Amino acid sequence: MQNTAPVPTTTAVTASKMQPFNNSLFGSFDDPLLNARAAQVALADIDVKNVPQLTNPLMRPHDMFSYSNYFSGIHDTSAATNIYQGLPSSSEPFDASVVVPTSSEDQMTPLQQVMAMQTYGAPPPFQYNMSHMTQHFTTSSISSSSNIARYPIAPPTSELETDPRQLETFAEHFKQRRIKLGVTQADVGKALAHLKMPGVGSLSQSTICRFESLTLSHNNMVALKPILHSWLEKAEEAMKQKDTIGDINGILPNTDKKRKRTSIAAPEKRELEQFFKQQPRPSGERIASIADRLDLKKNVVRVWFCNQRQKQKRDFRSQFRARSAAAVMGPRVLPVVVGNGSSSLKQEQGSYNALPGFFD
DNA sequence: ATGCATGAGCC
DNA sequence: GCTCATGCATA
Repeated sequence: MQNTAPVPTTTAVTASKMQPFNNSLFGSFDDPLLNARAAQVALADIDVKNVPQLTNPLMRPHDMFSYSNYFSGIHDTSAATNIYQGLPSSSEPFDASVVVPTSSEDQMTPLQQVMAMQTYGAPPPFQYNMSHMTQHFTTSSISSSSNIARYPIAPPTSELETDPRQLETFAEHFKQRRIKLGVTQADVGKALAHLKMPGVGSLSQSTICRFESLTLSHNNMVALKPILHSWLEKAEEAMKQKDTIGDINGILPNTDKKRKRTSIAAPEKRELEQFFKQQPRPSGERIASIADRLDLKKNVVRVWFCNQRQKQKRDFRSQFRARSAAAVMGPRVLPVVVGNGSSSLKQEQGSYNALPGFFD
């Protein structure tokens, strides 16, 4: 009943995901390296299963390998922090002169080029959604045995590149260096498109963040590592030049255009809570009147209600899980979700299914 | 940093 | 219906 039409907050998603993707990029990937990579990554998959400590009891061998789960149970610092062994030559030779798609690239220092990847407003010519690439890639070049080989790049040259510890070490190193370079996760994501590695487009801040925090699947880590490694090399090289030249004005990311964040004062918040009790899903008009009354922007009020509803759902779900955990053998009772039964219901189910074996 | 969503491919 | 990679929007 409460679950009526979900608030359409992400209308932009569709448009973005529908971006056509440049097929020509894949024209030349009939090369055996790709198949080699697929095979090798598949091996990595197997290796993962032999990893000694899968500490998360929810995880089954065939489940997605999670670095956070894996490493949370292993603190073999000697192995993990030891050395950041120069990454195998996984990154392709790269021509810095093509990094930036502008006519002025010739006059730019490498750092400028790298930073320009992030700051130039023009949308990168090869930016597209990776999932589109996935389809094309897996359905055309490589045996579609799995979702594995996502990127048409050189295969890992050794198991070093698929070793969880190596990947962890790289991720840590990557993050440290990125921060030293003064580049944000979002910047890196955008810059990737300008590397013009075949099949490599931009990535979101989320993905860079997840890479650094090891919250991607193993396969995803393996696939992304050489790409990020390649970017890092460029950036480091550029930074050296910068030190020599000493000209960083306007090159480093612009840090002074910060967006202001709304903060709702306590009295207004209290009123909002009251309104929420009365009607958790106020109409647009109602929101407008509340906004007017509290002297807040309508959108601010709308968002607050969205978050409040979300919060409630979260709380309920965690309680539900806790109860079920205490009665594992009991009958499995799913929460009854009444409403239009559309996306919100599907989402509920998906959430529970995301806990494999939890109720078994 | 993360909750929720999307969409293709797979079974 | 599920997995998986990924992104948006927000905390």
